[in-house]
Amino acid sequence: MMATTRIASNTTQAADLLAQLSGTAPLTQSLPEQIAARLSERIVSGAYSPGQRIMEQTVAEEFEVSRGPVREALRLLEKEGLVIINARRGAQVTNPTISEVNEIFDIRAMLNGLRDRLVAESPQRAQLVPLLEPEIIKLAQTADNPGAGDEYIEIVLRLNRLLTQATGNRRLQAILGSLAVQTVRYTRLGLSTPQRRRQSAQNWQRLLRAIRDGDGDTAERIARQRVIDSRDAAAEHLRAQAVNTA
Amino acid sequence: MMATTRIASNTTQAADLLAQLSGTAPLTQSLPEQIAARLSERIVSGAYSPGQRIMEQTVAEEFEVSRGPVREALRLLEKEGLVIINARRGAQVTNPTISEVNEIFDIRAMLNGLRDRLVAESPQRAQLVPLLEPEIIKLAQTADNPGAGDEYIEIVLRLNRLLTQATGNRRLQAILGSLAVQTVRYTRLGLSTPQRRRQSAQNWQRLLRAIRDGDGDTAERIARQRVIDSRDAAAEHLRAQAVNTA
DNA sequence: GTCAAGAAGATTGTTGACAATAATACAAAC
DNA sequence: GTTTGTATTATTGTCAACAATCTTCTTGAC
Repeated sequence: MMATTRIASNTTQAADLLAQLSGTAPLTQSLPEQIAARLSERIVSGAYSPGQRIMEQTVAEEFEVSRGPVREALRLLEKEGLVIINARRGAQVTNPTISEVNEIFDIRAMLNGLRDRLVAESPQRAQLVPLLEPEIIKLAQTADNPGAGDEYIEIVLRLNRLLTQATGNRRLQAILGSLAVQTVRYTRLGLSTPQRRRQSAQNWQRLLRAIRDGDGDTAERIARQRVIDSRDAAAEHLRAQAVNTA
Repeated sequence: MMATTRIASNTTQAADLLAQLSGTAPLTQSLPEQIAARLSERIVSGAYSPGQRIMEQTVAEEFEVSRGPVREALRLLEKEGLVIINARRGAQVTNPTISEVNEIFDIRAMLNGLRDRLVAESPQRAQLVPLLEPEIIKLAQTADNPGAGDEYIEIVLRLNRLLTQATGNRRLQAILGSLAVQTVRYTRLGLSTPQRRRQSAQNWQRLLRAIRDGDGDTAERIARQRVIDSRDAAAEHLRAQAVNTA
């Protein structure tokens, strides 16, 4: 199914979701980082299913490297919350319960609140508005299009990246990036219906106004609500799925 | 100065600040974790100064292990934010600017807010109050004692650990633990005067009331204020220090 | 048929050596 | 005296082999 994939030399083409979401795209990636990016892609896309074990030797052979860099890559993925590593039992893809997913969304809600407050209260917010506005308009246009789920998600990710970078708070960037990676598949679920997308687009429009007005309180409130809406929508879909498969 | 320190076999005695703050004390620590704990201690205590390089070979020789576990230990410390690792340039102790410290405090403020709201709104909060109350009373008694700074800090750390564990939110535990490690030295600065300790103790008393009443909004507000107070006090001390040394 | 004990196999943890790269010291030119 | 280029050294990155541990399969007893 998967082509044998030599990583070593030039790998600029590998779509690096992890770095993309984190907002930090270094010019040259180390070997462990490249391996982590490839594995991350497979986990987020579902090619590796939740609970599945990832064996060092297997990965090492596939990428034609030794186990050392693979080990480090797995630790990076653990940091991102994509795998858990048990002593002497190796790594396996995380399989969070609904309640754990909710917990992650709770943290995202708070930190998105902080982020959007910081942006709204920043002196440079005026420069950011022209960047956000066209995207948010596009968002509203895309919301009603039934098949445009992926495009909608793309725009949302771009908006989040813009806002996160605008704070200049590196640590916040890192944490939010990590949490985004862990929840992206659920966010996708939550935005699958036009109705939910319209609700989401409206939230973004209100956020834009709050930022333009420099209203930090409102920006924080909307940001929190936005994530909580997303959380509830995802939870509903997960419940529906569970009923279907049962 | 430092005695040669074999880690290998039995090392339960090593005071493990990192695990202590994280609230997670595993029964058996892996070799990299033990090394990380020892190094963490030195960084937090100031034995390793900010900006100082930590070389793998040196550490490996001191602990009589190979470089592999040391490498992993350094990655763990990077995750905790205690060192930064540059490609092919190794690890050095982080040397955050005042503004970066402030950023970390901002994140802590938000997540402490979430934590204390969750506790206040939890059905099991009644069981927690009897655990918190005696500590908070002790806090008020210790506040005025001019020389009891360390004891005061100890109680605050214990209280934070109790609250963090009470949420049951593992991810929140991990993030807050990591942030606590990074800010503990500044928290210590901020609580060095009896006046500030009285202010702090009063905040804790109000938080206890909010938790007992199940008032999540108030609990969140107080928690945020508490961290922000701490942040401002630390910043003031850092400014004063900078003036003195200049 | 079920469970327990033990052996065989698979997998992670650790080590020491080698390769690649960055930091440093020194020398020569301006 | 300063700067630039070069050679040396120091340090990290990677590898393959070995040790320790866990999993699984088989065998035997009840």
